[in-house]
Amino acid sequence: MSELQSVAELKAEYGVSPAWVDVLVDCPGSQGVYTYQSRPDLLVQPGDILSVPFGAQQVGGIAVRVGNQPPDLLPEQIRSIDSIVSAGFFPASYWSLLDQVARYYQTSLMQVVRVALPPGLLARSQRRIRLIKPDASEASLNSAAQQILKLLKSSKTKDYSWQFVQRQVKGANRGLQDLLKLNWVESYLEPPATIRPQLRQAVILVSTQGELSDGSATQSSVRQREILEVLKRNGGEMWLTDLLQHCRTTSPTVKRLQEQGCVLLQGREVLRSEHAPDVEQDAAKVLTHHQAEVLKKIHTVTAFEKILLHGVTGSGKTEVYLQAIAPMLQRGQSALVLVPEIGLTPQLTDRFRARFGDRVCVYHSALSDGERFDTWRQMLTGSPQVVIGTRSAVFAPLPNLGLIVLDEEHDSSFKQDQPAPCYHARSVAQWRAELENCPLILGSATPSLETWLDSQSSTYLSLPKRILDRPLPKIDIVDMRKELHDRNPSIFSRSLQAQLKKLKENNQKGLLFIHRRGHSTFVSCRSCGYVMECPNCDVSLSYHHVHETAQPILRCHYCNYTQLQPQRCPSCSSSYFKNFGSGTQRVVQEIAKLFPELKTIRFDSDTTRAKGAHRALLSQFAHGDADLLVGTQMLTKGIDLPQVTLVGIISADGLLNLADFRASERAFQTLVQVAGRAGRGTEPGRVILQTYAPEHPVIQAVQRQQYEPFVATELEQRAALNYPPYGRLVLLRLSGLNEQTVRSTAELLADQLLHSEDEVLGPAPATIAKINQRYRWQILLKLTSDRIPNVMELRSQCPSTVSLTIDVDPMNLM
DNA sequence: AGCACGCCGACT
DNA sequence: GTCGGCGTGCTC
Repeated sequence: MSELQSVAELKAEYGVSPAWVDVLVDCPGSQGVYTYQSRPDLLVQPGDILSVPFGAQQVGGIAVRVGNQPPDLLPEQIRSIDSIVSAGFFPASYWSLLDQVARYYQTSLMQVVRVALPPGLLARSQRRIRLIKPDASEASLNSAAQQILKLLKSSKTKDYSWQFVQRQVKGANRGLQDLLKLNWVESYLEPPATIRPQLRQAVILVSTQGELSDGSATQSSVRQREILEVLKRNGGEMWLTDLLQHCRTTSPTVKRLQEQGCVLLQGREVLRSEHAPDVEQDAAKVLTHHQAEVLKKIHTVTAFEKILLHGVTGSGKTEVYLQAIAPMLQRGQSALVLVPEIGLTPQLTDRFRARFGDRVCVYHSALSDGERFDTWRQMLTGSPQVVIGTRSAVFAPLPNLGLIVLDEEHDSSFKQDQPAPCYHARSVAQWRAELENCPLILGSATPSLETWLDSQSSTYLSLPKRILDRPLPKIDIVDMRKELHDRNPSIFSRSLQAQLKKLKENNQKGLLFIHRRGHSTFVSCRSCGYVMECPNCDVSLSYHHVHETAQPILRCHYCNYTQLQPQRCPSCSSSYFKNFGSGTQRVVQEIAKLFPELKTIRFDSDTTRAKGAHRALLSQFAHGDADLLVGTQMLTKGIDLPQVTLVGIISADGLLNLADFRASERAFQTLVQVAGRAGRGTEPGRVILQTYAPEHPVIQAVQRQQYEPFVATELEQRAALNYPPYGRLVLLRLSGLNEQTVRSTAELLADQLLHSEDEVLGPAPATIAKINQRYRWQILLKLTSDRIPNVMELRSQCPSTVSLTIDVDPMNLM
């Protein structure tokens, strides 16, 4: 932002440090910029993160402007800055990036700032209540007060956040008033706890001869001499914890040594980073002819340029990234590598670590706050490094960025659709690359239509062959109607069964892919047809088998409502009340029945939820403990196992028939990606694709593994209907507790929009009309020009009980 | 988000 | 007539 001035400039202008600071305050309502008074002892610079008083609380904010013009406010209205939380980042180009994201996706700058910064950096104070009369009797109190008291007494710390109490106790406010009057509890504001670097005590050997402060030598004990000896053997410097463990002693002993002047205890900042398994160092691999060509071209690019790297599955894109980045680090520049989901790609991060060691850091939302904070600070240091991360890592504050890689560019998880800003990391990466003037590589075996159409204006690089000239797997289409007709009622076709039988004999491994969405795991009554539905959402509950022996549970995938599965149908009391369809669990059970000799691992969101479970399951599979991996979408990403020769797609049909204009594109991408897991080693791969619609154009295209003809026909259809990547879309999502209000608001907004030249589809209830008690309506805008209408203005017409989310370029139309 | 101010229903 | 519900608006 051009209006930002450096302190040096301001000082030159005014001769003193600036007196007033405009602060972008983190308040949920308006995007507020408020003027504060600087303090003489603080040197506030634009971009600094501040802590300021706001109403009754302390909130985080960002200094956007500093100056000496007195604001148009009464002096007594102006409050003073509390402190600088973090100073000295946000280079001008970074601000421009955040600003651009906010404008394009029609959200407030603050919301963009919140996704860009690690959580906690913009902390706010929290209202908490604490019990101060522990023996207080609950009698003679109203029910709310009784409940609060009981709640506080039950906790160890006798202390809860007010927000939590309000959720637990109805009418909590009333109860609190009484308790406060009695002086039995106190209410206090906890100031935001800024995340601090972690300190670890180091013990440094100073002298083996103890000396008291008066200069006289001391008689060191045997124990003390032992400790000093250990310290000496370890190079005179150890972590306190290690030393204590080694010598089986306690910290007072070491403290005494410090008093005697033998050692020095020193707190040192350590980085809390994910404990990466030690990986063996590896060197650059020999490239194929195609890889070498591609890399040669990439090396010539030094300024902004968008490069599409279109490489078939198993063509060695990762090796190209690695060798493109290596010289960058040599030159002192950093690189940013964006991947769809980090947990799914342990193999990719391992390969980067093997090549670049500790210059690689991983940044994603599953890190703890402390880890994220540390990684973030590590980036700001500017030392050349490689950051691998998910979509929010596109905001990684790396100075001197030399390259951005977006791998599996077609993947829809690069688009955020839940809280605003609904940004697409691919778009943001492009803006960032332009601002930093560095190349951007988009890699995929199945590029999105957006990127494909756009590739005419960018550099197109192709890896048409697998490495070592390995063939792409042969894909067999099996018509499941014919199987049924031939009296095979199994979910496995005869040819898949034949392949599974051979697996063990040949000492090979297989993957079974299940598309699980919506109806595949619901529970219904075979007698009356009653379906178990979520009481909060408009979806059926999914069936989960926790243990073989335990009673199954039913869970809502949207609001996480959970209940035990009833033994009998709640509607007609029939006992024929069973789960339906073929989830991963069902397939695993079937395999156990038909092929007891095959060991299977279930690989889905249930079994991979725990931290590191993904990596553990994969390595268990890779190291021979299992023959078959049964899973969902996750199988399509980042699995590169040479022993896998067989891929079975249980049913492709669920993918083909989704009510979304992108259904065909997604189905093609998913199927080609799953198929691509087969035959990556020396043995050729084989894919069995089961379907009830073998003549479907997507199935045909997948079988031939021809990307371009498929894309050409798909693009024609999109053009005919003016859908993306030709016409652009903006989706307005409305939701609220009252169905009528949501509906009438949607109608009101749609009416307003009819005056614009853009096509208005809807308003209509969303595909899932209710989630978590909130009714959902939506309006889809098909833009006739590149100009995005300013939908932000509509917000003012939206009652506060209805929330409105603006999704520019939506990917998920549900 | 939190807190103050302000307008309607069930009590002394 | 008042106490107290929570709906609406503001926070430099």
